Amino acid sequence: MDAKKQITSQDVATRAGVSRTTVSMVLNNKHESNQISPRTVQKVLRAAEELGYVPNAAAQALVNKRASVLGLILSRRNHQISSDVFMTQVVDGLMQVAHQNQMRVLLDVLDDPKDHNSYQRLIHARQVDGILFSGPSLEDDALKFLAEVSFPTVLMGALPSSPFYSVDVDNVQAAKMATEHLIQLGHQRIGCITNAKPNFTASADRLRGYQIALKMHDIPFDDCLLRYGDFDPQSGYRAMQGLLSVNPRPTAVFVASDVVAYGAVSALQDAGLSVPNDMAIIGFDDVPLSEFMQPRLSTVHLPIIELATAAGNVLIQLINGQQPTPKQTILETHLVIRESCGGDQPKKHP
Amino acid sequence: MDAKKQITSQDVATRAGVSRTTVSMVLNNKHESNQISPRTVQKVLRAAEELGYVPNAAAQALVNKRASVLGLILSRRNHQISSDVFMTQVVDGLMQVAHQNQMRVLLDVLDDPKDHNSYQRLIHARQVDGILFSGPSLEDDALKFLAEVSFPTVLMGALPSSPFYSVDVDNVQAAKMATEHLIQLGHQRIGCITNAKPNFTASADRLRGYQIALKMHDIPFDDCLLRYGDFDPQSGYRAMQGLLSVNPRPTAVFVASDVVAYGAVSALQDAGLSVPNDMAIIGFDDVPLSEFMQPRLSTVHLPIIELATAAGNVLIQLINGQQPTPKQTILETHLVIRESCGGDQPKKHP
DNA sequence: TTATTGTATTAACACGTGTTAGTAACGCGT
DNA sequence: ACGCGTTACTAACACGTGTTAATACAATAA
Repeated sequence: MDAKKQITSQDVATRAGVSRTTVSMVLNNKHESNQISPRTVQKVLRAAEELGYVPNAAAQALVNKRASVLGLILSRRNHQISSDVFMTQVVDGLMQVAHQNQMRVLLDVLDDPKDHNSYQRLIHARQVDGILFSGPSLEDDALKFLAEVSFPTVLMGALPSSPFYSVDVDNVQAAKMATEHLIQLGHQRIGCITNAKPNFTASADRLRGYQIALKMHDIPFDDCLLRYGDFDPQSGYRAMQGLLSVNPRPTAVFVASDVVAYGAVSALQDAGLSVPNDMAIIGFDDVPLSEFMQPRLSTVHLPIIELATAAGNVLIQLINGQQPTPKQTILETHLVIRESCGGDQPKKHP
Repeated sequence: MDAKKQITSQDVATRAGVSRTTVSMVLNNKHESNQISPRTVQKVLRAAEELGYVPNAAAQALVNKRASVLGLILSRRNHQISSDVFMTQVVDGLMQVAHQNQMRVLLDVLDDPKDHNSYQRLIHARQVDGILFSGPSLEDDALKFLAEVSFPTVLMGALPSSPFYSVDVDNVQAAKMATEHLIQLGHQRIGCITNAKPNFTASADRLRGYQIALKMHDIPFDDCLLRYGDFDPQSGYRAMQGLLSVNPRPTAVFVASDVVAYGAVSALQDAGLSVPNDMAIIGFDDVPLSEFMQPRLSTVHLPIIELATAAGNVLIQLINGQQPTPKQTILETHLVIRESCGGDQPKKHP
């Protein structure tokens, strides 16, 4: 079970005919300040190579006070982690940064946002050098603890007036942009289905962007045309059913989440209505599969991978004791116009 | 940056007025064989609680020769990790097992299947106690190395005649089941789009299941009706375009991957054809979002979460030195009948 | 009083690595 | 012969934990 015997730096030393100290010097590139002959350096490197020596991670972590591991913490809601459409991209982006910096990524999932115990242990046990939080919600208690210990931490998705470094998009501006696209297509009666309950910051911001767009074009905000989604397609399905019952019904709906929009579109088609002919739909997030929805979903592109790499880089800087200048990093979004809003039809597929 | 000073077991000892040895005994529940009074036990536990003591992971790993970390290795193909539809469920399942066993999960992504260096380091550095491989392809070289060191390893998705523990479904049987469903609906000219190139085991197996079903119902296998997908919707789009050009065209297609099926359906709708009226489509995998495709995709349900928990449990056993009885674990699949094949229409949404 | 048992102690080693201080051998120039 | 720089050594400590052996002190039993 236990593989072979562990190969230690001592083994390398004896094979190369030098001391363990010399091996350590060579392998950590400290042989510039100290004096070690090129011949010895080669001897050591060859011996290490031949033995397939890899330094023991635990021993290194212990003495260096650094685990070389980034913690990626995903806060799930209601055991829905399986349908998390962002995880893959977040992992992709963070992994790139980690690899560049010779770090590993340790993944944890928060079943209960109130349960700090899990990552509190992670930190106190020195198992990770820094933490990247990703997820829609963070409890205040968790923040308090992290702020106290001033542990390198970066948030994906900003929290209003929090002391943390964060990386996010401008949700207000992006939602305004999406809504304006509908207005420019001639729609005057425009509904809104949010991505989540209003207590989520991103949800509130997107709703505000929608309202601002209406006001700027002198369209009164109608409370009847607002429904709250809850992350999953089911909630979008129900929300759209609700919107279909108001009279007169909207001619277009801004759905602040692609996944919720999937459900909304389902409801429309079950009701015998066509998208975009009977109703225009614009989404938000640009989930990878949205391009292959029927109809292809027009949406706001969220640069998740770039957010993750940006967050990762900030985290690395924090771990290295630097203090990146801006505490908040805001990345750009842009519209992706496909079919679900009608108007100028885009090109077909490859 | 470095948070507060690290709290050691010595701190707990002095606070409780006992020795470090006693603290270690109490905290590791070794105080049953040895004799420690209940009063002292309480003193130690309280002191640890008050100080918020958490043992240093590196130190424990070093002395216990056990990192308490599971390695989850995803082999990506062509930088497509972002559209990996299984990752979330695998993470979900494995995380459950990890939590139950007080273990962490370290994630790594293999850019290049030929690059063993990454997880070879992981193993030799003793950074993980076992490895769970998930992904469509594994190179032979990687296998050889792992077999040599006999490191606790479990594969999700079997490899023919490999010496490893693995967890998988019966792809042949499942594909046969899907194809038979089309046959039972009266189709006689049934195409097939595979999930991947034929050198992938799962791809070959699913194709074989399709062929067996045909033969069992005396339908000749027609080479023209076979196309190879390549994991993504784009490949399904092109494959379906190809199938539409054969004459007479098939009335139904078995697409051995939901994601590829998304593209195939797109191609049909772009060609002005309706699913299932003009062509029936059955998929494979039952990706979470397939339920909200238009039309809702009938497919073969793959119990990914269960596969992951099963694999995790086998891995835990291996790490603990046990040798689970069957080397291969096969889980059941079942058909999920929705709309894309026509026939008896299923119920609508909640 | 003397032996026994229960309780907790100190001292020590091990795990594998990084790092520092003190030292010894060597070749070279004076 | 002496000093000096180069090169590499040994010895030692530190990191924080688990574990074992030897020991000390009390209370109890013979």
